[in-house]
Amino acid sequence: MPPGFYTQPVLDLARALIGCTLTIEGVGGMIVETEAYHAGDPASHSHAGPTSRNRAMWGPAGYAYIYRIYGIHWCLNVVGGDEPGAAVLIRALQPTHGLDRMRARRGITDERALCSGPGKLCQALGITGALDGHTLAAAPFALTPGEPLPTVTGPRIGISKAADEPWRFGVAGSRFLSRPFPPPNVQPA
DNA sequence: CCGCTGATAATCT
DNA sequence: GATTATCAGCGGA
Repeated sequence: MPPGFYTQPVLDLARALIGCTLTIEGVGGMIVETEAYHAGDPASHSHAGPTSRNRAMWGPAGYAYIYRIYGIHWCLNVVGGDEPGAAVLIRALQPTHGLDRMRARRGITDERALCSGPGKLCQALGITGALDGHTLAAAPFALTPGEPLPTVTGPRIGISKAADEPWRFGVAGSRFLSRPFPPPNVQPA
């Protein structure tokens, strides 16, 4: 990724990650949906300061913060932003690499459902807590830039605090989102 | 298409 | 002891 990419303000980073391609051991796709979280944000895991779980959020930008949610699923974040304790949740991918591998891990064949949610994409890519705190700049991860795309914004999903903040970003009109965005709010690339 | 519900356990208070 | 950045399956329109 370009110099300074991960240390731009976290809202800019969340939007900049849209269209980039993320793979793990060659399996993955184009990022089509993200959400931003930061230390001053009541909905963020980092809001109450460093803990054993959110340790990676206070570490260097460009690393992974991975946690388990509801005791069942894994969620992947890209640590970054211009101040400590911020990260971008990767919510959905458009599958492009290793479709067969994803189908085997997910136990389904529907391409649209392989990575259309934060827990789904971690299952499809084989992401677990073993990769928490790992850099995104080296194997098994690969994160590469993409073409700028028109984006949409809206409130984040599944939270109860700061629920009105429009800190969710997505590719306009994508069929691979975890859920549709409230219309109409397309923004140019 | 939409909304509801149970599963399931780490984390934090 | 309550909460949780979720998902699959179900039933109904």
